[in-house]
Amino acid sequence: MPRMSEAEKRKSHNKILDAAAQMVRAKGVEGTSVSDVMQAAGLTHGGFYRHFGSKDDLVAAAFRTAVDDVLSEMEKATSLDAKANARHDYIDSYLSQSHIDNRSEGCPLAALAGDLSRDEGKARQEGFAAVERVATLLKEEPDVSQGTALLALMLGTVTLARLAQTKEEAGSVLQAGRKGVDLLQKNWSP
Amino acid sequence: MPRMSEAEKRKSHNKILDAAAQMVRAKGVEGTSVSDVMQAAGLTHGGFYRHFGSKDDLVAAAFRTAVDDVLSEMEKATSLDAKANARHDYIDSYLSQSHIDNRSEGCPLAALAGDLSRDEGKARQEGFAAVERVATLLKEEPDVSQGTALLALMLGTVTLARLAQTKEEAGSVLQAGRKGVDLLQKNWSP
DNA sequence: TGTACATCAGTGAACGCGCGTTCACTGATGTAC
DNA sequence: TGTACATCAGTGAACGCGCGTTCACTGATGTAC
Repeated sequence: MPRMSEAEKRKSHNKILDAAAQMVRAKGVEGTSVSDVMQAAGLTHGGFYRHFGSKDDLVAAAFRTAVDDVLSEMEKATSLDAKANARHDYIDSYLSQSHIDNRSEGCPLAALAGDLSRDEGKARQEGFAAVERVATLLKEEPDVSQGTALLALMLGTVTLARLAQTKEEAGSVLQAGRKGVDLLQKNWSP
Repeated sequence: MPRMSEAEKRKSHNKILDAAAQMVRAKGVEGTSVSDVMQAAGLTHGGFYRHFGSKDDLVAAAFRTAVDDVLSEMEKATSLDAKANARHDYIDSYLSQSHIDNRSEGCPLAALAGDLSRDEGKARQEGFAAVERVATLLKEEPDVSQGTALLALMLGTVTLARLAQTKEEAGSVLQAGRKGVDLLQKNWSP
């Protein structure tokens, strides 16, 4: 059956990346095995090293893929108005019950920042690059620090809400975070 | 040489717990092996199951130990003034460079919330119990939601700062978080 | 355009390794008389 | 208080398992003439 064409290889590559981007957010870095990712991509584990040099490489690439996915909508906006709307929508969906439940499609930083901070290689670099990228999109003021604080509060809120045992508890964590976000937006002095 | 006395057993138990409480914060749940913990406690791995039923049990107990350690200072305060001072000190040390570097003695939620949120058992329960405990200590208003928002912002700030590649980057994340905390304290309306 | 050949994407068995857990064993501790 | 015995904390070898990675192999693809 092998060998596949270059176009087929690119398709496989993207399937692996997409599968990993989801799985790594759902199960964490150590909870995701190369075999599981390859199986989810419809391949067998042996072919993995035709695409990536190591699991670490995959994790870094998958993380970036996840960040791209999550930010693509917000980065489309060009006008000031469109940007403000995109920010608003992003924050709304970030602090939603469905974001708490749906890890595999959610913010990769909320899912993986803890894991990545223990990493020493590429994945951790990708992590901080994502922080700067999101903070820049989130800020209303010229200074990026408001965006950083907003992201920290939002990520912290989702992280705590995901520890809750019931929807009600998660909901009140989300509400507290939402109130904090509104405050940071209204009262930030540059 | 065996068997040890009951008093010796209790000593061993605490050594295991202390070693695990540190290691789990430094290396994460999956990065911490039963053997490593037992070795750090000055024992061999075989004796572990005389103390805990499983690694999961250890993680839950070690997390609680870590929470107790970190909150003991703050929970000593009884008067309103002492409580306000304790809160202030806690926030200061939470948003410090040394908290970023010193994972093994730092906030167990900042170190492990991501890991615990993927857990389904005792450890996750301990996690949310800790959230409520810290939020209650942190709040200035009667309503606990200010405490929750403060904790979310602080935990998020430390998490992001731990992704930074340089002290300078980490420092500006901490500064942004600090500014946000001040805002949440000044402007929270119950 | 057709032919001969090197390349390499994907397969599936195999590797060494570290993990959580179990077990037979030792001998001091705690207990029953 | 002294003696006989059951208990059990701690040891270290062993277990099965899943992991990341390697490898010989296959045969369609891409290339050189």
